[in-house]
Amino acid sequence: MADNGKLVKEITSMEDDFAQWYTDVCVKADLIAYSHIKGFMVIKPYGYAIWENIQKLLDARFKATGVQNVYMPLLIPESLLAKESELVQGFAPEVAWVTSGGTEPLTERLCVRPTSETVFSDFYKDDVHSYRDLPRLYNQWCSVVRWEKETRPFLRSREFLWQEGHTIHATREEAEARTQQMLNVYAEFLADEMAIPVIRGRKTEKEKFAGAEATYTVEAMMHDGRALQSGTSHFFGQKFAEAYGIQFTDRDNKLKYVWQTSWGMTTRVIGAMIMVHGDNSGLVLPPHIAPVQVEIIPIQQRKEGVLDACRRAEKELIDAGCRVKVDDTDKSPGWKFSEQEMRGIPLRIEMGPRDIAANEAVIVRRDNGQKCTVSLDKLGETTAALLETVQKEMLEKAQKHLESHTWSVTGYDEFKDTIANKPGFVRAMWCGDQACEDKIKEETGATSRCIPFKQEKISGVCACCGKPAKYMVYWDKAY
RNA sequence: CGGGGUGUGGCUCAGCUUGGCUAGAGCGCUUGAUUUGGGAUCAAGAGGCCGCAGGUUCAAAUCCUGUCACCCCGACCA
Repeated sequence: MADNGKLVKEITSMEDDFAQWYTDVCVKADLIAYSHIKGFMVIKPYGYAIWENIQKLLDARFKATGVQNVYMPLLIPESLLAKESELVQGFAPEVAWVTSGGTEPLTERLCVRPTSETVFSDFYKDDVHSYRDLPRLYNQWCSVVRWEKETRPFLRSREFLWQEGHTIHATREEAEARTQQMLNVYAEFLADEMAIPVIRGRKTEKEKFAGAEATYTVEAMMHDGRALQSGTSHFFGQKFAEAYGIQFTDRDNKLKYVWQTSWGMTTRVIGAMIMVHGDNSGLVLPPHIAPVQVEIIPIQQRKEGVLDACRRAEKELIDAGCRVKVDDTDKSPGWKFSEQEMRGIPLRIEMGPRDIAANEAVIVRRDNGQKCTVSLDKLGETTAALLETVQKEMLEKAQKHLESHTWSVTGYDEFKDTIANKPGFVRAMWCGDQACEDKIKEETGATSRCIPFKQEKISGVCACCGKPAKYMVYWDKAY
């Protein structure tokens, strides 16, 4: 119990080695297993159940805005990919290729999709003829492959699961509005369901997506102060429409190019969730996402009536709308406590002969360790209410962490000192010149995370070069 | 692609410097008993061509050469 209140020896302390802590949690919480191919991981049932909850909640939010799901091909002919040069150049170093089918070499090699702008565009060009066909609001849930050099579970894998929305519109205004709308869907989803607060803003030219006219992002702050891009939304203007010939006849009987967007969120948010909420005992899951929200642990379970009481409690919790599990394995209670904590299950209910005799149960919160005793007569309603309290307070705690680790600086020395010594976001004015971004990255390791929508004038001049400033920008080292 | 590290039962590792009995430990696993309010105890078991391929040798986990893979830190990226 000494080591920083850490209960599980197998998990490295955050303070000792944050990267190792992260990997330990991924494995010990039973989310993933490493496969035999670098960067390709096995997502185990518990990890996949988390992804399924993310999918379910996010998909419902998409559909509420009129989005429909489709499925596009996995492989893209090289000639099709090559039609939009910026995208090709952006992705060329990390594309995987299929060069033979069975024993025969292919006449044209096929790329395993790193993203699907090209196939959607190719499809849309024949699918859309009139303004009456617009907008098209399509999304797909799939996996993509990017041959990354360095890989880490969830944060950067060579294959990852995601959704990619691709929409086309008759007007610039409508497409721009959709880009913003989906960014807001992400921000609200992250806050309401995953208890992760984010900064919304626009990426600089240097950091924006290859081929996009504008890229918007939601940036989250991990426990160690580093930034993680947690969702992204792109406005393409008419670039792809022109490259792929996506035209329609408008009301005025003129042939026009469509306006296009794309937006995505990936399994990386699971990594964000681990690094925002986790602690030295393991994972801490927000109740809305947790596959199991409440675990009932019987004490002296072989004593008459103990398991029966647990089953009755289980049924009551199910009726109250909770996702609940009774751990009736032969392990000792101490083992079960640790296991429940490692796996981040939001609430634990302990029920032993003593409690049952008193018509009570002990409830322990995973997020802050608080214990309370509750009457079995009110178990369902109390637990359901407590889950919502936990959900809310986890967001508040993360929000406080973000705010208390955000620093505003004006001069370059102060900038460098803050990045080096104070983990977190650095807010500083910027002249808009990429030379300053390059210099900052070179000398501090920090990148521009975004130009936030909520602007604030910290000073009149660029924190790097001293020339007149255009924007306030968030900077940080990123994952 | 640069720097660092590691490959030995499912996991963590010891053994390698100085080659030599049947390759070890802890954890986990199986069976049984006793246990159960913070990772229980005892007993009996199962499980290994020492990453792979060559070479040296009477003899290789150990020495040599090559090769493959993975992990961590950078540059690239969601």
